[in-house]
Amino acid sequence: MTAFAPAIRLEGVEEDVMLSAYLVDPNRTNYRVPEIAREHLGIELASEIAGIDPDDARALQAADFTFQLAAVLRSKLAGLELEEVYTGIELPLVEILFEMEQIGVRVDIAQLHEAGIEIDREVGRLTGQIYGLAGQEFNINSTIQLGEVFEKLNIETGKKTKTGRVSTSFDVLEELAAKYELPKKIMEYRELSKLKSTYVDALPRLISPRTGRIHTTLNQAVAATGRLSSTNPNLQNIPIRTEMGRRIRAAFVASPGFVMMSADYSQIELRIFAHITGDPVMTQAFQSGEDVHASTARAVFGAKTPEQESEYRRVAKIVNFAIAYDIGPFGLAQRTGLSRAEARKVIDNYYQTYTGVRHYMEETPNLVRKSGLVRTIFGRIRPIPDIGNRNHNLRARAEREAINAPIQGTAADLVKIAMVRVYHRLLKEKLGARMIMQVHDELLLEVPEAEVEKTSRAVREEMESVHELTVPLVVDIGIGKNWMEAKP
DNA sequence: CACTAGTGCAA
DNA sequence: TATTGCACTAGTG
Repeated sequence: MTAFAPAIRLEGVEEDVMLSAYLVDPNRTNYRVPEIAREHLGIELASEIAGIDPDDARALQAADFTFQLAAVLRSKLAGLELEEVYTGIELPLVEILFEMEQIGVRVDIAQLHEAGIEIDREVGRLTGQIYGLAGQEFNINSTIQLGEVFEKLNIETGKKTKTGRVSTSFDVLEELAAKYELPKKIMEYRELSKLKSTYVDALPRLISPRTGRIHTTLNQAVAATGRLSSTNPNLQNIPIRTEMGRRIRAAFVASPGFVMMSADYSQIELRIFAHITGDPVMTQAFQSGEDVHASTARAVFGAKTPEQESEYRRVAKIVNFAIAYDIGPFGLAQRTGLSRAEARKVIDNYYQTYTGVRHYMEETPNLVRKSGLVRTIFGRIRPIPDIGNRNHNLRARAEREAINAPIQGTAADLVKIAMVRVYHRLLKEKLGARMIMQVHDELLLEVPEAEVEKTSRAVREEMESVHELTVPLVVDIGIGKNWMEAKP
């Protein structure tokens, strides 16, 4: 037995310990053995303490502590009634995530390169225009230098960052763009340079020489709500909103003989919101297959004709989000262009229509004060330690977290369970499709061209029947030769 | 090289 | 004065 053998054996067990620690306290940020040992055993790895030779102690000690931790955490999981989440959701998912990472995603470098050349040309043109408007050359990427240029030209809103410097954020630039040319050009510059540095330049460097594909890391114990996260690269924030962004997404392509299939849950968080709050009006809207944003437009803005419905639908959609995040009249006004007084009336109207929602919003903080935590419908917990904080801002934030975590977390649970079910269904039906990404409410698969119909049916069935709620779950499926085309 | 600040991409 | 993430560049020490 060599010295590093315990460290190797540790890998599998460490996964269990890490996941247990995550479920017991999803708010923590570090799931390495030393930190977990300190937290749950009250002891430290000798190798983490200065003066002890780590080569000597680390592996054996880490293994020892890990086994001690397994017992401690098992009983903590039981005490918190988290065994079901652990064995029913997280553990079955481990091997599936591992396989997704191994398979990777195919990216067409040539398409990215082409987009990069166009971006360079446009950014060069914008740079010249910006220097001209500024009357000087400077580093456009520097918020400090850009702020100085704005001050010199008396282009300002007075808004400052938290450290007291001139803010050059999107909101500020947008406001200034109504009066000045320079901020408009900065916005165009930022959009393109962001896409270039974060995606067009970065993604090709991450293609594995061995597989020719991109292999992200899917983190199972990071997000406080139970969501997955993705790093190196983050494949959960691939652009889609702008024209150039869509071209980047289109560079994620299916392997030869395969097509991309994207299956996403329609309005999953709002449906869960209806289920959790038990609101009869929202529930009824979903049950009858209505467009819920449109029905909010009718209820809150009194939209009567189809024309009025579509006129107010955009704002109604923001209102639905605004309530679920509890952003208040100020936040709603800022995001809709309504006045604060109007926004307050809209929120009042909303609560008069959706009385079940109002009840949930009022009662959640009270319930949290009793237990110190909230749960998803599957029992996953999120501790809310700041619910009794004397600092108003921290307490208000804690209340929003308490309201939102069961919604976001239940969606995360449902998608995780769906992944396990889809995976086994594909095996059972001997389908050649492979799951390659998850983006919170969406599963991305590569599907053999000849099996699209069968796979589509299987995926939809598993996802829509993943768990019975008071409202139906609806899945939209799209097919294409790349990720952009596949978005339904 | 490690760290923070500011910004912006996604659901 | 919106939830959850990750990552880029600038700038500091």
